[in-house]
Amino acid sequence: MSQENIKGILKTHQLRITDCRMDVMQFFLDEKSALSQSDLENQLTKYDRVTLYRTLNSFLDSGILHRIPNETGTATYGMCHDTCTPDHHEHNHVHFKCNKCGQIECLEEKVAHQVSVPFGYKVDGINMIVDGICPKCA
Amino acid sequence: MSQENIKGILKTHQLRITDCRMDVMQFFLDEKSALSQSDLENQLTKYDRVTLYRTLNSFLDSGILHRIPNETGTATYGMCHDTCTPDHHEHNHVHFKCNKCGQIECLEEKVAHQVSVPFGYKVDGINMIVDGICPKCA
DNA sequence: TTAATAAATGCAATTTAGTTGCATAAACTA
DNA sequence: TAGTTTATGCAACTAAATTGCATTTATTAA
Ligand SMILES: [Mn+2]
Ligand SMILES: [Mn+2]
Ligand SMILES: [Zn+2]
Ligand SMILES: [Zn+2]
Repeated sequence: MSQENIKGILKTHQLRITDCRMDVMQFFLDEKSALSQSDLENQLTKYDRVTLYRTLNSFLDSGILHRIPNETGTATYGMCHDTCTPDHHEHNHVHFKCNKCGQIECLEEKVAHQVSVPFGYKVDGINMIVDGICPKCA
Repeated sequence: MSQENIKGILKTHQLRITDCRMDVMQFFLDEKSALSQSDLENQLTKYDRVTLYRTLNSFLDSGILHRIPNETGTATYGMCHDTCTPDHHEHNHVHFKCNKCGQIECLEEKVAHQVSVPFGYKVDGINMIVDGICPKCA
C-alpha cells in the first residue's frame, strides 16, 4: 500500500499525519499478522515506547485497530478488516493463533453471529479464537 | 463441596495438599465465576501474592484450571469443567463476559468443534468468548 | 512416630507492561 | 507564515508477573 493510501486512512479517521503513525500502520500492513506493543518496540526503535503506546491507543480509539483476546496477558492488535468506526466495531472474523510460532492472525472466515446462551443473558458480541498450527509452521 | 473432595482433586492431580491450595480451590468452587489473581489477593489475604501466583500456575499446569482469553491484559482463570489432563485440555464450552460488571463465566454451552479455516491451517482448539449483559446486571 | 527428603511458602528484589505530567516539537488552520 | 492544536520524548510512576533464596511444611519410608 502506498504512502498516500496510508495518509488517506489517517485522514479518514481524523488523525494527524505523523511519521510514527505512518510507520506503525505500514508495519501492520506489511506483517498482516497481529502485533503487540513489544513487536513495535523491537521493529520501530526510532520511536519512544510511550509514543508507540499512544499510537496504538489512537488507532484503537479511531477504529483502525482492534484488540484481540488472548490468554497470555499481553495485548495484541489487528487491523480492522471491516468497516469499523469509533462508535461501531464489527469484528466478526475468526482469529487464529499458532501454537508453534505464537503468531496471531485475523482470518477472513466469518463468525456465526448467533450463539445460544442460558436464559437471562444478553449477547452483544462473539469472539472466536482458534488455535493450532499455521501454514508456515506446518 | 467437602474438604475431603477437594483433597481428592489435589491428589488426583498429584499436588501436595496445602492450606493455600485448599482455600484457592474452595474459592473457585464457591464463586463459580472465573477469577483473576487480584480476586484471590483481595479474598485470601493470609497468603503472599507470590504464593497465589504459584498456586494458580500449579493448577494450570495440572489441568485443574484453564486460562480464559480476554482483551484486557489481565489473566483470568476458570475451573476446567471437563476431563482435562496436563497433556490434553478440552475447553469446549462458551465463555461469557459481562460488559457491566466485568465478570467472566464458563457456560455449559458447548462450542462447535469444527470451524472452517483456510487451506494449510491445522486446528487444535476453539475458544468462544461471548460478551454482553449477565442476568445479575440486566 | 520420627527422621530424611522433597516441595511449598514468604519475603525481597527484579523484570515487564502500561500510564501520567510536562516541556518541546511538529502538524494543521487560516 | 503566525497562531493554535496536537503529538512526541523523557522522566517518573503504578501495576502485573517472575525469580532467588532461606525457611517452613508435606510426604515417605524407616
Ligand atoms: Mn481481527
Ligand atoms: Mn471455562
Ligand atoms: Zn506458526
Ligand atoms: Zn454482569
